[in-house]
Amino acid sequence: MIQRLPPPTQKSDKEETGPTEGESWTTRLRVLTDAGRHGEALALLRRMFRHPNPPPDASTLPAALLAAAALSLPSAAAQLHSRAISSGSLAHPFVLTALLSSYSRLSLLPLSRRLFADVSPSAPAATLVVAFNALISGHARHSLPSGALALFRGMRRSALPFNAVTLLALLPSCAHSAVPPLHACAIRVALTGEPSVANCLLSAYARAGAVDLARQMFDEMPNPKQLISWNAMISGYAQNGLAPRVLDLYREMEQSGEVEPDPVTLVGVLASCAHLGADSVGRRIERYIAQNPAHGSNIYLKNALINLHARCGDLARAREIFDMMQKRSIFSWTAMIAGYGMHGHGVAALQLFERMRASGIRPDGVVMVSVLSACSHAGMTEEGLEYFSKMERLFGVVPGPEHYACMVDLLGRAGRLEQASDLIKSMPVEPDGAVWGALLGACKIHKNVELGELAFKHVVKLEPMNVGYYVLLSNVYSDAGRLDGVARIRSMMRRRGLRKDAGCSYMELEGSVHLFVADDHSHPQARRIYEMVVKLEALAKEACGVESKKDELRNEKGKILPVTGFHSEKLAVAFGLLNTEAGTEIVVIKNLRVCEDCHLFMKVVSNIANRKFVVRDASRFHHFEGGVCSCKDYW
DNA sequence: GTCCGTCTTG
Repeated sequence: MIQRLPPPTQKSDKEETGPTEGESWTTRLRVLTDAGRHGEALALLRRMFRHPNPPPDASTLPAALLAAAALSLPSAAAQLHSRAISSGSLAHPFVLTALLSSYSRLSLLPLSRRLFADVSPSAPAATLVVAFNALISGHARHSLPSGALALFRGMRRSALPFNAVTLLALLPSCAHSAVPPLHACAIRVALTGEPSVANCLLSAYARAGAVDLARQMFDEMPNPKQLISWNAMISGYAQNGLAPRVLDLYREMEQSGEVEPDPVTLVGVLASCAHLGADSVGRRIERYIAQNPAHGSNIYLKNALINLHARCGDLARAREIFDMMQKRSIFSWTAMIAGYGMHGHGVAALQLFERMRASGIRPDGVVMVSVLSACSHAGMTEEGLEYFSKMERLFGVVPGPEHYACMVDLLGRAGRLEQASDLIKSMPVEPDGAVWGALLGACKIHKNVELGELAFKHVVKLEPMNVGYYVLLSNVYSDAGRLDGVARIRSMMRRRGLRKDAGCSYMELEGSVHLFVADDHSHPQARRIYEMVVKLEALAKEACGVESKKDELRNEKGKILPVTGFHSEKLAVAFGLLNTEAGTEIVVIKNLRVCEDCHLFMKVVSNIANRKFVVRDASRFHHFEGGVCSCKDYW
């Protein structure tokens, strides 16, 4: 039934009118709570209690309790509780479960438990099931997943039939290992056909990292699939860092023509575009959003777009979106600050951070990571140290391992290796792989074998399968001419079945992506590209007399190893020069960090060819122009 | 009329 309601107002108690002719108090109350007008609902309730004619009965209490919980008013809930006792309606299933649920929403879980304990085991099964569901959800809400599961087991011991509501309450917060058994339960009682349950299972598998099982559930869903199912699968891939699969699935969704993407879809896809540096897909989505007025003001989308442009090299566009926002969340500020940091604009990052604080937003741990890493990339060591010391004192953010990793990086880059390792020793929390990894990285820059070995010893214990650290130490050794060390790392990697990640770079040209892998000839223009690299290298050598490094590196059998191969970024830059007009900026995205040799190459070539190269590597952006890089060789 | 949720950004 559709009720005609006056628009929401901030009416005072006295102004709140009673029900109109032919409308009961209870109906009016429910209309108000359904519309989310909980304040008015409670005002009405107060009038009901003052003029109890007809007296409020059991049918009034559930809606009233809902309103009390929504307004975070424990006292109101307690009053309603005593009303229920005095009127003898506590045993009424709807009153009981509404009360259970209200207490748990009000963070008064012990009261819910006590109520639950008083429920008679001989109550009708339907009542018991709903009471169990309410208490299970209360535990799940308070991140007590094992308590929720224990209740579920109790439910089954009592031979009570669980239902979709039970599973929907359990799945979102349950432990990874609990997902398959709950799935089995769902199958046994034929609940997997229920779309909400299937979507929930899909998300639970994805959260547990079992994306292939999630995908299997997705594929088994009947067509046309719900938008929510597409979104769950897309976000599942995105949360697991599987950006290419996100883009594949998004394309499939578009081609199916079943559903239109909504902001939830687009946010997941944009995050993956940002991750990959897939500028053209991202920009296409941006145009799509611009055409949909309903999406235009969505703050999630705006934040995702800021992140996209910052990570694809267009800081100006990111800033434009940021400046035009009417409302900004901490996500907006963080994306923008991190953007400046990645591009080496430390001063701009800090200015923005101060503006954020002035606007009344309290810094959190994530924005502090962006601030510290911005200082690190810009070589603003003293500023970084100052913000780190202010973190806890002024902002109430307790430094975690991720902040220590930033500081070790900051000090390490600046050559203050001893101070960096002292900082690690002083850590009140256990250092993680990133902390030791940052020290190892600093040892690579400053060629410190001894400390590098120490850092490596710790980091392999914590992340034995992370290839990057083996490569780093191997490079430390080879820079120091310690070929025994290089050989040792290589055999260690071989024993553990680890292979060096292939370096790959890509650039977009007229909307299509061109991928380059080191020493790979599969690109249609490979011949021309390799010739171009050789030509450019010769020119570069001529221009600054630089020789490619380390010709003398040999393997265990004494055979000379070709060290300076055709790295992917050189191929990408050569391709860019061959296929774009003079003056066009060439943007390259790379998976690993740029090596010194390629960095030098690109500096020199930017001068020779009079071109601007923008290269995003695994740690930051490099803007090459006129023979210099924006990182000031500090990366 | 009570229990529940699946999808969102740094």
